[in-house]
Amino acid sequence: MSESIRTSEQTTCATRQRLLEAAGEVFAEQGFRAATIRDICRQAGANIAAVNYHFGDKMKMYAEVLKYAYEKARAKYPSELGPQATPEQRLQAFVQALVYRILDETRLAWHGKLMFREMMEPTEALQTLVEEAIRPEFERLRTVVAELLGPGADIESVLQSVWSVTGQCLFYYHARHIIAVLRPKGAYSQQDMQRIADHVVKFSLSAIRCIEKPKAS
Amino acid sequence: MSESIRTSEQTTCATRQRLLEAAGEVFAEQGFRAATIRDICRQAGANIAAVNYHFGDKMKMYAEVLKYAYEKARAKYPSELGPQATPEQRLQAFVQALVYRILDETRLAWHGKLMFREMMEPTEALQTLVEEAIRPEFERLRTVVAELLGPGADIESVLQSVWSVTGQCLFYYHARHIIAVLRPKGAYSQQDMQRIADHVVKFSLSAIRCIEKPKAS
Amino acid sequence: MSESIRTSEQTTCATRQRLLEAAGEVFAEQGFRAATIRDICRQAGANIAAVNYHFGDKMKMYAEVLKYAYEKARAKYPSELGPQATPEQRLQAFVQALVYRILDETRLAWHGKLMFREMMEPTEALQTLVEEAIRPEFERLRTVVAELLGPGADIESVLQSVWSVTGQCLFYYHARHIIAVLRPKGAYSQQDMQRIADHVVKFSLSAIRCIEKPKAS
Amino acid sequence: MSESIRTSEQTTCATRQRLLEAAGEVFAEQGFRAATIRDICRQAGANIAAVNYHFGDKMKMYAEVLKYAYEKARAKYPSELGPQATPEQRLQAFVQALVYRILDETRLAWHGKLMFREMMEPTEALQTLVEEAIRPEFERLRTVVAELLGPGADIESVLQSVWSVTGQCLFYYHARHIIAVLRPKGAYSQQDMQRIADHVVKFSLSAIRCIEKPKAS
DNA sequence: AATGAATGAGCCTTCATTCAT
DNA sequence: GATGAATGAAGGCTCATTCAT
Repeated sequence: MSESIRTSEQTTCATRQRLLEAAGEVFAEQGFRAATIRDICRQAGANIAAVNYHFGDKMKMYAEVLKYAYEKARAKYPSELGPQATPEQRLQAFVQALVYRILDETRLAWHGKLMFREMMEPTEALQTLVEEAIRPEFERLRTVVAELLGPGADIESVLQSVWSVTGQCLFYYHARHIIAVLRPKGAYSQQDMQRIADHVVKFSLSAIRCIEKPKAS
Repeated sequence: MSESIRTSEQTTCATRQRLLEAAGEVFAEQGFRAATIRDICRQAGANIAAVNYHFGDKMKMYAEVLKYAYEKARAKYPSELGPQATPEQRLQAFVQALVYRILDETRLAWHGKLMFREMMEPTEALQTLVEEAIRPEFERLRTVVAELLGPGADIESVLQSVWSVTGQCLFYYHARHIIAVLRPKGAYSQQDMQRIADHVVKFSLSAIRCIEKPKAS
Repeated sequence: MSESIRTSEQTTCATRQRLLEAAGEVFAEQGFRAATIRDICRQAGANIAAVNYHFGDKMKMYAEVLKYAYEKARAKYPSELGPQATPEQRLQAFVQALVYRILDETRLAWHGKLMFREMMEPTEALQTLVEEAIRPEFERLRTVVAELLGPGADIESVLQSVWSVTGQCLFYYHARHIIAVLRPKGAYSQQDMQRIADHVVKFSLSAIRCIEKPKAS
Repeated sequence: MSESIRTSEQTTCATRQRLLEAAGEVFAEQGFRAATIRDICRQAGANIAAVNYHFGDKMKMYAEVLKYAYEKARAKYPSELGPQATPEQRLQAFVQALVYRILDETRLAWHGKLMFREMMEPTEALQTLVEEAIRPEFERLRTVVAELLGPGADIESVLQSVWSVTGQCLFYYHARHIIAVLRPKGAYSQQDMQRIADHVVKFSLSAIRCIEKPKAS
């Protein structure tokens, strides 16, 4: 009888929300396939059938979670600056947001991880995720890099630099277990994250400026 | 009744060998959990019970496969330049080898894929893998970067640049699905790979030199 | 491709055989959908997973059961006479076999019922059942009726008489519950079945002869 | 909390009525078990809980639907000829009405289908259905056949001929799927139906007359 | 009179594992 | 050295039903 899930009066559909959060954590940790509906429901304090009721099936729930994750991540670490900001400032904002999203190991910060998981082992939901969440950010970064490289840069060069910037950031996520073995240390502090972001920005800006000069001269 | 399970030391046995190869491919493609014993056995032309007979259980087989993969991979890809080569040349060699290994899908045998997988979702086998296979390469790259940065660079700075170089390369593997959606194109040609490697080298060298200067001055 | 699933040609295997029998009874009684694998396995003294092992899935098992039912039914009540028999004798044999298959309420005689169920509420298996089991019998009856009607009968007339003969037989199955209410009586005895078969034969022969005459004259 | 469940006596209520109609169609098409409450409610434009609210549960709703169907069907199809008609004419009328009812798919509303279903897989409601709807027709046909066979015919013979006539008609419904596979053709035209009815009448009359003669002599 | 939310039982299926030969 | 047969645990999903409003 202590199982009673809803004791307080909540007008919004609390269960759905709890499912979304629980599923986010579990999916982020285990991946789509390994995660079980039972586990998610238990963690959300909901009945197994709740998933079917609220989302239809596991896959549709996953898609919703992914969308939700994107919105949450965007809200938590906004990466967009006004158009009057310099390209350097906008690059800094972008990298910083990306690094923070990746390295924040707070239990509530499953958002970034879920998205990177989807990137590594895509499901049918990838297409949507890319078009709605990733492509806009990608285009934004591309614009910034294009401005930094100057008008002489061709499309391919811009793209390669975009990958270089992004790759430096994602590495800290993808190689986290390797890094942990090669250079054991605790969790990333706020300072660590800032230092990493600063390095990536400096490294990238230096490279871009050096690359750009020979072309300009 | 108890012990007739083979260990990797023992005499090669046709079925066991076929299982090892088949398991390698399947594990690399699907991951430990998603891979099924039935699938592996079918592909190896063996009976379902063979896995249990030869390895004990699925997990033990995975461990053997990983060890086997490591031994195989160790034999390939020496890619080391003599110490008389310049740091720039050695960086070029390193990056090129890594990029080629990653992008050449016909050449990235299951050994490579499996090891990347283990990096993302490690089992107990990771520790060994890192120490025996990855650390040597890491130290080599660190030496190169340290030389490039000059004696003034502190350990952390060197490390960060090492990550930056590696991150740029690995990105093309980890983000392959995203890239495929963002910029659809066919397989990488020899030229593509060379261009990518050249870009990473140029980008990194430019960055390192620009970073180094302010420190030197 | 190397399915370990048995096909109907392979060696009998005790559990498989028990499953076939149990499934036959249960499917005949409850229909494909309502029948549960658990029930069938319990009745067969087998594990739930046995269905998957021996047949693949519920539907494939059903198809096998249907095929098995047909063979059994044919063996139990053979309806075929040698070609030297008169058409009248062959009609008698056909009707008698059909009536017996339908009305035999022995617990072991689920064969006929299962097939009639499939006729009423067809699954994907119907097509095969018709082509392999029903059409041959149909053609046989059609030949007999054609001979009885004489060479003057057109195709449609033959067909209609075929339906008339068959309809009279099947009625005792399809309307069994109605009959039981309209004229309550116990199970059909051997004598009852014989009387019914005789009536259908006499009724049909009379009709066919009377129909034929006006055409001949 | 207990009693506000409606019974069929009570005031008509829009939702309830729509549920009744929707349930009729779905039950007729899919059968009791395969039909889902969700499906019915969707088709009726009602909430899922409406079934429980209006009828108590699925089974009780089915009973109500059956009763409703019977009342509807009773109103239709009087098809009785005056007593001054000859037995042949009355047989013709009976067969024709039955065949038309069965084969005209646009006219065999769900009422008919549902009742045929109930005949095949009866619930407790069958008894009533037979007594109130079927027995009168049965008695009418029995009288006709008795008259045709003449006073010498014993009860059992009359009965068997009644079944023979009815069986020929119902066959076109029960075996419709088989027929569709054995002799693929489109829907039955007006002409087809008439031809079938005529055949059944001629076949049956011929049989009855031939059977009767030997007895009379 | 009616409904959105939630539930629990049960179904088919899959899988790694074990047993007897 | 190897295999066919069999098993139990678990997973995703569906459904009729009930609760609170």
